[in-house]
Amino acid sequence: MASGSPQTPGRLLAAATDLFARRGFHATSIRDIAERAGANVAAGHYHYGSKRGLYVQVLRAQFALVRELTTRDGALPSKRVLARWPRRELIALLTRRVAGTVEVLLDPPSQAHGALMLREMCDPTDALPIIVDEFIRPQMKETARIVACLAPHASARTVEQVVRSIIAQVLFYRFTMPATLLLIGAPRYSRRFLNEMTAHVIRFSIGGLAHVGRGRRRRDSPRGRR
Amino acid sequence: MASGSPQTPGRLLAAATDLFARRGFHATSIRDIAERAGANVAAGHYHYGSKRGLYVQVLRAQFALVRELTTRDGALPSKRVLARWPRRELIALLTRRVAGTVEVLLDPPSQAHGALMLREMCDPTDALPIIVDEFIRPQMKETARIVACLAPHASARTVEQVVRSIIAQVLFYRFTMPATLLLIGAPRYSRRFLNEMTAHVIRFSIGGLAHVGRGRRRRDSPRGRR
DNA sequence: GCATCGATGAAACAAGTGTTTTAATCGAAC
DNA sequence: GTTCGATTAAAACACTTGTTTCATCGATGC
Repeated sequence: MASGSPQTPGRLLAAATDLFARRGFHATSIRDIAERAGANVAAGHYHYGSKRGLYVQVLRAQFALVRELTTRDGALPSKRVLARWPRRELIALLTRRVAGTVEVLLDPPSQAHGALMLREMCDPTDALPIIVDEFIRPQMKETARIVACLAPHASARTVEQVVRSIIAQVLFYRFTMPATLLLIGAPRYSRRFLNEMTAHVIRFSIGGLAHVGRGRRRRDSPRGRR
Repeated sequence: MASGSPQTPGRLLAAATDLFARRGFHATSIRDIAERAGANVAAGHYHYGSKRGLYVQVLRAQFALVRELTTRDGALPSKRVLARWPRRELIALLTRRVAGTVEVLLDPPSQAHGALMLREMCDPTDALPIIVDEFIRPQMKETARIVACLAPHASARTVEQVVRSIIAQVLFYRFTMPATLLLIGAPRYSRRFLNEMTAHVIRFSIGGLAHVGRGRRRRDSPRGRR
């Protein structure tokens, strides 16, 4: 290895992750990345081929990291096993999943992942199909497994919609973060805000799930005026 | 007026709206805009001062248009009046609002608005505070008025959270559109998909609302195993 | 000790960027 | 018909972009 510091590729990746997440692909120049990594512009091309190649690696690394984080407490039991769990345990499991997602998406240390995800929705790249297949789809399938056990009479389509409704509520706070922070007048989400938010999402979703999973009728069931 | 066509500024704005929405601010050059508008690069600077100025005007025009669309069936009644409405009517009102938002955000003709909103969340500009104050905040306050009447015993904070949960579900389909379309294996949201989605969001939210608005207890109320 | 090869630094390259300048052109008012 | 102000077109400007080139450095193998 030449002069410089020991791991140029790693420092480049870290710098690129941060800058791509914060400013986006187009607004980030490889000179910015190189400067922040304490490396030369040519180093980027040497190790990653091109700016786009570097971006793809950043995306891959970031999603792999998150996947690892969210599956740290072991694999999800099979549907057969899960179906025997008491309702309380299923809700606790769902709560842990939601809390984990909140942590990954909204806790400052891992801000990059949410930002990159948002950017990929804004300007999809070749990496999106891979991310969907390897990360989003299994994640949703697992959540669906829990939801299906919580509402055994619901159709597969209904379960899918419920899963989307649950995930939507968490993603909302990440995707609308700039606007929501302005609305609540805070510089960032406080730990307390996130905790209360998580609790609300679970409560709201359990209620919604009970309502849509009840039957197939279209009209909302009258339940007595409040 | 010189040669060219009659309304250069309008054509520039239309071209810019389309391109900014589709490619984003950085990825769109004023030469692209000029070419698409059949105008010269200098015309943009003459009428809008700068690229950023043009972008701000695009944003303003787009949000004004949507604001006009969503308030077309008159102003929302006051909370006092709304409080006397039967539950069924309140739900119908909420449904119309959600359906209107779905139409604005996800119907092809008005795709630009959702895209620009998403981009503003990715890379907030000086226009965001204005958009939040003049568009998002009133929109949420109005929805909160309906929700508050549907759950009269809920605290203001709970109402806010419910409003966010409802809006979140609609925004989800817009913000995650590239990924969700890949997941469901469709090139675009079909009319039927959107209708079923809207119905689900309402049902799910009514259930969630009933659950969170019931009391202040933290635990979810046991309702008998299903 | 010398050649080799992976890795790096500095500079140059061609292309594209937003912006400005300058001149030409138009319609309408006098 | 001329003049004037508003609008457009073409070119140039200064700058940044991603990428490439080439010389150099450092360790490793013989």
